[in-house]
Amino acid sequence: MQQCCNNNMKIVRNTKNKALVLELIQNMTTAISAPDILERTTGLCDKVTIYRVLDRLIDEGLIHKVVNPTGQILYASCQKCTHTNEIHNHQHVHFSCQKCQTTTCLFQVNPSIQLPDDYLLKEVYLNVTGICPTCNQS
Amino acid sequence: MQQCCNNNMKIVRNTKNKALVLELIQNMTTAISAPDILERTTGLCDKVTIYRVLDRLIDEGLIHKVVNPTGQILYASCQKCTHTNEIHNHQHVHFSCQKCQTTTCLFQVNPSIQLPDDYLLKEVYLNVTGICPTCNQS
DNA sequence: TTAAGTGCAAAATCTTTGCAAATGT
DNA sequence: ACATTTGCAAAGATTTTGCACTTAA
Repeated sequence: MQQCCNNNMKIVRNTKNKALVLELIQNMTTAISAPDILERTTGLCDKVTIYRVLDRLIDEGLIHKVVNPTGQILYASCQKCTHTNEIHNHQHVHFSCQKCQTTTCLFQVNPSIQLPDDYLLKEVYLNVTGICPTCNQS
Repeated sequence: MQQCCNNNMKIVRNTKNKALVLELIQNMTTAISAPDILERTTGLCDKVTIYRVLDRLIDEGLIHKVVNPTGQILYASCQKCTHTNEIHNHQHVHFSCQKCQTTTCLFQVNPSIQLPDDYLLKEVYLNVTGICPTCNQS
């Protein structure tokens, strides 16, 4: 279980629950919500622990948050996120399929945004809805 | 109180509460959350009514939902949204200021997104964070 | 007149907090 | 050893539902 960053001063510990949640997220092809993680780990791990583990995994740069167009908070693995000198880049496009209701990270799309001069741009969150390739062909 | 669309078969009624909430939203320069609307109308209108009024106002095309990068759901007026033959366009950029914590609609920015061929694109939700002009100059 | 809107109570859903016990290094 | 993590109970925050009463057209 390697990590790319630890923004706190805390010692990083690798526990059973952390491994459980991380493995689940890494094996997903789509982003997953906390309640869904809860459901898939029933009996193995407490609800509260899942929320705390998610926070730690984010802090350690192993996963990232995705907000879908309905405001739901999902979590996705950082396997393909670019890491450049301590800066973790999650600025890729998230695609939400209107048919199968899944949200996935699209790493190949990289839009450029031009704001008016008086705005200072920090981060871009781009979520696109539509029909995913799987649902599109059927 | 004019409307641009009514997707239900229901008769549209103009009530005190609807006018109250709509006026509040239209007088805002930034998007506002349901709990904030609640707070600003204390004693005038029940909590439940606000949620129901918001749904109706969306359905009638007078306001639209904005999801900010933290997943909070906000509401903004549709005054400047483009209406083209029954299609209501909310596809503008939303800007969230990291300093004053407000979210505003930026109608002048219009990015073009190119997805891989096998994706069918429906809607683009673009939220940018940074520092707004007001906070930037002080 | 009567469909639509409202208020209240209650429930549902999701997330956070506090604290004592357990665990990782 | 001791800081970190965990589970439980409880609370907090936001949103939804059911139902009887009220109101707009």
